[in-house]
Amino acid sequence: MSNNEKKLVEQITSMDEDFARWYTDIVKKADLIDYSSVKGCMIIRPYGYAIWEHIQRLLDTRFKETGHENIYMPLFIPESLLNKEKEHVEGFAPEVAWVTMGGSEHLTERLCVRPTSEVLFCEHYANIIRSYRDLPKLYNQWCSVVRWEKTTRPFLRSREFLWQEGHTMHATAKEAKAETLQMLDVYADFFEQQLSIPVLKGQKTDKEKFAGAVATYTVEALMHDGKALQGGTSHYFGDGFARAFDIRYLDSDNQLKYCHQTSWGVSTRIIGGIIMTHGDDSGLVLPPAVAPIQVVIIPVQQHKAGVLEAAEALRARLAGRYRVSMDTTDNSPGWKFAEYEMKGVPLRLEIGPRDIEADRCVLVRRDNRQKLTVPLAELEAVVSEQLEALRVALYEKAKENRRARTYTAHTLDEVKSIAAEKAGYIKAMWCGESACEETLKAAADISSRCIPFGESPIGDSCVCCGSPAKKLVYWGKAY
RNA sequence: CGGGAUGUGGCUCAGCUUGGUAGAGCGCUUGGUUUGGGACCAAGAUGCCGCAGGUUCAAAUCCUGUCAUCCCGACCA
Repeated sequence: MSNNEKKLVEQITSMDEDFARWYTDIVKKADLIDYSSVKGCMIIRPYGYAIWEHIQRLLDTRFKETGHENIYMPLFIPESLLNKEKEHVEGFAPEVAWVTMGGSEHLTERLCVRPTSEVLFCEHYANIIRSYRDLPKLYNQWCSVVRWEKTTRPFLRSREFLWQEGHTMHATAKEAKAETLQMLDVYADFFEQQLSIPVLKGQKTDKEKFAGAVATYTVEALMHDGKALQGGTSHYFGDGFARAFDIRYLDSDNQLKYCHQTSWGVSTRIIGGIIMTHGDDSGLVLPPAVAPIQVVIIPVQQHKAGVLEAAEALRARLAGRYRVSMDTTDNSPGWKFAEYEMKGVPLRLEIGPRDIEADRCVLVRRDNRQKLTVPLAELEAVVSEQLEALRVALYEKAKENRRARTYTAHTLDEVKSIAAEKAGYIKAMWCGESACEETLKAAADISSRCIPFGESPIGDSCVCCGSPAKKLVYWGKAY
């Protein structure tokens, strides 16, 4: 096989040629996942799981800082419990998995494998909340949930997925609403500052909101190919579940009152979001905050005297502050460069005889492949500065992609022609009626993604029916 | 759930039309030479041909079913 042929075999599909294939190539070739023998249930391999562990650690810290405690709820929900809140069960029933047997015995009541844990939390909260002194209850759970999806894709839509679900109970609606928005801000800040993914913060329409919620808020991200990804959601429930589950507390005025509730979650799907926001034709590009390896050191001509020692000295200097890895295998330097680029390692340090001679090393950034010659005396400072520069550059690049892919429409025809030709967000005014959402869906195959906070209207009549418009909506195709 | 494609050593695939002892390249192992963008030489190891039935003297190959993966729709986080 010639060199050219070999390259064709080993390279991943070009992202602009076939984004879907590029994505599946990456999740496999960067060793993030493997498939299992059950449809939609993937093996998250160590490198992929390490990314999730960093996401967990960073978010969990933020949850603790805002007063939340972790808890663990059971995997199973009895059918009668799931059925207690009507809208909720109607939303989830089509995709729940059921346990009907225990050993060889048929169960008298079948058990649902949790698709989400609202009802479990409600049952528990009803038992432990008595007085206003018991409130608020601020619980979070890290677990996996099961939704029996028909179409599956690694990270983006799997039948079992890992997530966190926060469930909180409050004395007043005002307090619960504030919690809902606080957690939305936590997500938005995490996405923007640590994952370098710009998000739109806003509200979902009734059609798109969570089953059983009064209001659903979202952080929405736009992927490289112009499709939207719901990154995280935060729901305000009012007292709907509290009424269904009889969760009441005796207030300081000696009146029995219903609690007000929230829930909020992000899942392993955001790993898919990281891949599709930052990745390129050489593979994954990871934001430093969640990269399992932040700096990889590649010794060049490592058999020559002093090279490994010099590389080890670099590693030792950085090891306390960064997640550093050194590759001393016999693979060629070129192979190693390509390998760590596939894995998205933010910074690569090369050191060989020429560098040692001159008291320097070479630093290469994953995002732009820029090579910098770094005097050894400045190592820590340059690494720190370049990691930060990369974090910011990833954010700016993603933001520019979103800017370039955000279109404005004032008529239904404009919506149709934009949707037919471009992939991205379409900003258009909306009257608030579901019928118009349905019309846009049928006419342009787009759905409402988000009613953004703090953006000015771009017109005063609904793009669809022409009635007075209440909301500016971002529309688009979504994962 | 509909439409299309695909399951053959770790990976990418050939072989199937026309049934007759399972192949290639890469990777892997061992030894040596190499090393600044996917190195080279030599010698080796690795397969119930997705799974279950059926047809046949004989099945990777033909038939039926089933499971899984990919792509495109409908549905959903």
